Amino acid sequence: MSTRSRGERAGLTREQILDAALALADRAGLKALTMRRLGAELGVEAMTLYHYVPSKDALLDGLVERVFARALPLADADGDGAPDWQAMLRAYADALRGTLLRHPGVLPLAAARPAVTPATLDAVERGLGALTAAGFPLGAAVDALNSLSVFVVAHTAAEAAAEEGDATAPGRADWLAGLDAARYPLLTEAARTGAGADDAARFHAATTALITGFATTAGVPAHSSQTGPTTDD
Amino acid sequence: MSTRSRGERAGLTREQILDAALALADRAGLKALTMRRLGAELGVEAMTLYHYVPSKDALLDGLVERVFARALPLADADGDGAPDWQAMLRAYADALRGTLLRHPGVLPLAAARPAVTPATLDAVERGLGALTAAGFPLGAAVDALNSLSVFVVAHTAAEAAAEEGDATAPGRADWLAGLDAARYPLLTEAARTGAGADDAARFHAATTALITGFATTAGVPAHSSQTGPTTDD
DNA sequence: TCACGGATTCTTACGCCGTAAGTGTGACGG
DNA sequence: CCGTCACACTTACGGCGTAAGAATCCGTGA
Repeated sequence: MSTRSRGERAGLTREQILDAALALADRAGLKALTMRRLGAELGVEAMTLYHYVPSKDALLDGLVERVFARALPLADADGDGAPDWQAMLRAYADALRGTLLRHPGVLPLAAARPAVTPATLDAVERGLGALTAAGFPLGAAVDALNSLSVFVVAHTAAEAAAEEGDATAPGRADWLAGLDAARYPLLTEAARTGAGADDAARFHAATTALITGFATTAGVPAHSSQTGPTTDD
Repeated sequence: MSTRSRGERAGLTREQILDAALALADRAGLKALTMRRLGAELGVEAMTLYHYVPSKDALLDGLVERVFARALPLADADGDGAPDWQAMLRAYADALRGTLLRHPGVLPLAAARPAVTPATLDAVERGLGALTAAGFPLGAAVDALNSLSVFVVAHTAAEAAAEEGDATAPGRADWLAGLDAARYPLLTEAARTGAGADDAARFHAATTALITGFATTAGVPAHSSQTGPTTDD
């Protein structure tokens, strides 16, 4: 909104633009994130943004990468060795969910756009190291990491999507509780008794099931008993 | 494209419109699904569609409901009693994945729009019945069904999204295999050795892990040994 | 000192979108 | 036979992403 004469610099950065886009999407929703409006927020015309971003799609990709980049460093802040692969996966899942919830605007994007950046590659490499050290075959480790990531994003997105609107909207608890109890006895009972269920607890239970399932199907003990690193590297 | 004079009926139906929209989205992608183009495919102006659909968002919701409606009836075609809750969940997961893969156009929508229709409610009620009969607490059964649905959609969406474009695009196998092997030893090895990995096998492994995890965390035996229905109902 | 060239920004414009509002036309019940 | 109503069309508005080009500022070498 600052008054600048033509040609005067606004001092923009790709980082600033992504920050503003993230804030706008979180505040007003994805549909409100338009190039014109984003430019207006930065005191600049829409076309100016194209000097920092090749297209709007690229900008959206940048948003997803940004959110993942904020989530990943936390995932392995617990230690250096491979103390407990399950705890590592759990920490990763919790960190990713927390970051996604803080940026509900990009949640629909994250579900459809895989983010590939050096930061995510580093994190995947570390995760593979921990899982293979615990006895996972490499292929199973890749599948486990991929499945967990996908699951966390999707579960969190569903959680956030259910949050908007009042509880009487179709599909929400109060609406389900008002269904025909003769036709849907279990559904209505669940909606009534579980109305106050904690989203975090649901998420925890679901990720625990998935992580536990990894251990069982890969034939790996629940805890890696060897505390030290393996002999090579 | 048929020549009709003004006011002459085209004989449209909401069903026809949804069918055409689904076909168009699958053929040309979601971005190509516009009201004008959809109308053109049906030999009608765009505004005419608004006599059958209140808005484009409602049309998209209809597409998701349609896809889920096609997937669900298959889920319980195996029997009447509750022979094996794990087999039931597996059949549901496989049926849903198959239907979603047949309609890649709506996959991004399914990830963001929960479909609530009588058909889905019936399916959920049946699923809850099977799980509680197998020993699941009601709350755990709800979480399990919800988690599985969300996971199947997300995993399939990721699978389909990775399919488009050549294998050398960022994030794809060939691209990963070309990374710095010194920095990403496990990642590059996985990309090279697992290049021919089967998507269906990955999906099967992941859903098996999740379903197995449900059994473990809910304290339910892997197979419900009682073949007959319970005494009530 | 000053011209110059690249970086940055603005202006204009095009074709597309979803859809509000109003107009015409055919089919059908009285 | 005629109203009436469902169906289809026309027109129009505001907004979108972005291509093309003009204007301005600033660092640099002559």
